[in-house]
Amino acid sequence: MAGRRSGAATVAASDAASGPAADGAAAEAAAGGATDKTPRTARGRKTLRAILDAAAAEFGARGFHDTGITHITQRAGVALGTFYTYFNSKEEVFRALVRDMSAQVRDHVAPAIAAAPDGLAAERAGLASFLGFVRAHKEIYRIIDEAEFVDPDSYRAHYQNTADRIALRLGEAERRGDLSIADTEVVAWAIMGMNVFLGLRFGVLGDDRTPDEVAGIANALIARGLVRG
Amino acid sequence: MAGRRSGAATVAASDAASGPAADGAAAEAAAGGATDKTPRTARGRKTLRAILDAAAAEFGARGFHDTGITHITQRAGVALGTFYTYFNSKEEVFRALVRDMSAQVRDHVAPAIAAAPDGLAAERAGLASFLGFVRAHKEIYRIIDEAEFVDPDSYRAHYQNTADRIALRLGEAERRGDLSIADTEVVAWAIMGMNVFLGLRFGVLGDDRTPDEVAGIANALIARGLVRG
Amino acid sequence: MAGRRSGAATVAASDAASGPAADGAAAEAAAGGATDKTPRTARGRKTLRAILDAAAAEFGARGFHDTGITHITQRAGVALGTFYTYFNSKEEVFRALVRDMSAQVRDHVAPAIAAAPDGLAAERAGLASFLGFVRAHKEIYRIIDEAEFVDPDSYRAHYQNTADRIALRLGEAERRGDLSIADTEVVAWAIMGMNVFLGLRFGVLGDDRTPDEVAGIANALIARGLVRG
Amino acid sequence: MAGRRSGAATVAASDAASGPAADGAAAEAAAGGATDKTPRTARGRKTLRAILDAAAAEFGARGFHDTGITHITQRAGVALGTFYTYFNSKEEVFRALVRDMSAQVRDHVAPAIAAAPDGLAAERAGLASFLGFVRAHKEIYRIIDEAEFVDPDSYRAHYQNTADRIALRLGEAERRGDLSIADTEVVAWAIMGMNVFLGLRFGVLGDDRTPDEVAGIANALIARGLVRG
DNA sequence: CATGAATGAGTCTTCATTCAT
DNA sequence: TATGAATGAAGACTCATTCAT
Repeated sequence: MAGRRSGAATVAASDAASGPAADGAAAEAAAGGATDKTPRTARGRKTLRAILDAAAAEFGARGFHDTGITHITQRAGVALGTFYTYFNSKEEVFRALVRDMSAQVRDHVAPAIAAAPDGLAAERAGLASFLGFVRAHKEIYRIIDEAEFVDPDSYRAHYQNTADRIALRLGEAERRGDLSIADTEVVAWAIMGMNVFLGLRFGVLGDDRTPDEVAGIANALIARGLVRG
Repeated sequence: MAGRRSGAATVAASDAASGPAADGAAAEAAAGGATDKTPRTARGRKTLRAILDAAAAEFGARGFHDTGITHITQRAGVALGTFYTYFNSKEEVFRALVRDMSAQVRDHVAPAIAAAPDGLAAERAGLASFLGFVRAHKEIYRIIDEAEFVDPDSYRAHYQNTADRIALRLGEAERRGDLSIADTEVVAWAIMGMNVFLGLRFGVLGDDRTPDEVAGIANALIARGLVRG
Repeated sequence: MAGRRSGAATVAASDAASGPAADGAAAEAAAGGATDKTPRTARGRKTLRAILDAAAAEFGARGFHDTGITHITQRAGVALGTFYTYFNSKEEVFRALVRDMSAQVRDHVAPAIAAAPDGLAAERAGLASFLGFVRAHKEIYRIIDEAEFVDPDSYRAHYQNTADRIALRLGEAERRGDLSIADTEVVAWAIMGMNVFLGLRFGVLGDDRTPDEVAGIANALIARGLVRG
Repeated sequence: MAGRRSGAATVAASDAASGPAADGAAAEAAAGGATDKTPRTARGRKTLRAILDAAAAEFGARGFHDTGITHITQRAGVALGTFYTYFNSKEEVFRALVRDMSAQVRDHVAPAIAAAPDGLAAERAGLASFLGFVRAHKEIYRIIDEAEFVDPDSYRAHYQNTADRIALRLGEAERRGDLSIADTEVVAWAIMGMNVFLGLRFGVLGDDRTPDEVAGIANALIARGLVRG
């Protein structure tokens, strides 16, 4: 699932603590290099999860640079050194987190999109679902945004992947005859930007509109535009 | 014009070195408190400008956290201590810079918008102008984005102001009968998000479309939407 | 015993390494807040003691402002950063030291005073003991004196406490009928001043009189005064 | 009068601004080396005085190390660089000040002592006068005390001179048959210590006794001692 | 004489990372 | 695995002093 970097305990591996498909992933990880930091015991998996949750909370609240390893370990209730049992560096947890959040967003939004009757409804459902998610996980916004400065690769990958998925959907909708799109990539980035900033404004900064309201208005915009008549 | 913080050498003051309208602002600033760091001599104004330019270049290239004061002063060709003759901290130059860039973007785009025949054309011209500006000043993008983590107030102010200006234009266009807008604020943020991400994708990350192409496609989107017919 | 400031490794804790009565205090300190810098291992306690001893020597020799953290850590044989494992700042060691020295002086002098047959003999024994102590620990003088500028609270507390103890003794002696005192507080400060300056002159600056000689002369002064007859 | 160090503007020279005997001193100073910083114009003398007064106030209030040259020049209302027109270093003003204050104390107390009928009365009058002076010039206390760490020579000279003067008076009183003194130097330091600490307690820290009360009690102590009968 | 911009050595402090127990 | 003491490179900031105008 989530990509891995050599020797680092991965979020996928941590999912192993709660998910059924985890055994496979864990085994896979275990088959990795000598520097593998995947936990082998139940106790280890629990600790790893605690560290990851703490890291998400701290990075979300104070940002990458103002978060110290001690902040994370103290919140997780483990000793400082324990951190390095699971991660090789501060950047590494951050990377793991960005991938995890990126996947979480996608997985949360996907079902809503899949259930939509047509291309337009899909975008609307996707945005509404996204807004709801952002409100519930404000720290995600921050972490992904900060990736631009901490781990540019993850940052670009996240937005490139998101845009690609939108473009894919638009392409299908066009082929089905639902929509007419001049340039799928340009339009995909435009829609994504719209969604992201609406998430910022109506998910993170304020909540003076319901997700459905916002999604409805935005959807009308991309459906028929602003020109009267 | 640009807001000031007590005791800090301001960009407004530095503008005085090149702009005619600045004299007023500079005088105003000079009338400030005793701990004022506004330069009182021509030599001082020149040095301040050198430091600001160097800071913009360095922050743009390496980011806030990876830029040291020495990077800035070395590039500016002054001694380390000279930095503190004009700014009280690293954060302070950054803040000054964000405000400066925010104003630069606005001032660069404004004429193009003003010259447009109608509301829709205004948005198109604005986006095209913005894309051109971003390509020429890629560091601005990074600096404003990083403000989210270094100086959240400036960051929010920048985007709020930008959205407000768009909303204002949309409102006028609607009153004139050009456009029909369901919710000016939501639409303004949507359009801004579109623009920002198109700037990121086709201004900073790649240049596989001309500003006019991108602006045309985006403009068609907000004009008529994607629905065929 | 020695007062504590939140989160700082205390001298009381370090006393735990050498004194039997200290265990209680150490346990108490250990029960403190989470940011507590009290060492939890034997190795830690040893290091803390090394730093304190080094700090006393360096501050005594070069003074607070001319002593760098590196001077202390180098003398203590630990790395620079180790200092901050036990103290939050240079001021903090200094404070700890002043309290420690204040207590040391008191504890050194107390037995001599307790063993004296009457009030007058007590002051004499106390002064003689003090002079001996000062000669053996000249740095204490300097550290306590410099506290006036580095940590005024400790400085005043030290002299106020000392004067209070003298006043207490004088009060008892008067009640017993040994002495007749016009104003206990004034007299206590007068005697303390006498002792301190005799310590400066015949303990720190020169040793051209024995402690007993000096104490004898001073005691005669406060016993019968200078008026002949 | 006040001693001079090569090339430094002296307090004696500054006195020249207001005293009649000054011309002589100024001429003397002018006859000094090439690095002489004695002001030659009336304007210069005024500036020098402003700097000295500001320095006394600042050193007294914040202490030597926490006082910057800018604090002094700002309070004096002159530019930073002007300081170095009159002094070669921060230490130098401080030294000049210590000598000045030392002389001021002496000169203030001397008349009261001279007017006393006998040795004992002289000490009493001297202490009362000293206490009054300390109350009016609390900063003096601090400056002289801090000299121990900034300029040990001045510090020792001040107290040695003071003790010497006391010893001289005691010697005379003894020769006249007023008093009987076992060891003039020891007693002189004892009395000085008393006076200094009474000045600290009842001049600087609190004023819950009048100078005369304190002087009376202290005088009774050194006159007849504490032994009843 | 006065001014204030420029200088840069010096210091404290932080914190990611290592490692012995 | 877990712990927490130890490490030291790195970096922001201060401030006495110099000097050209």
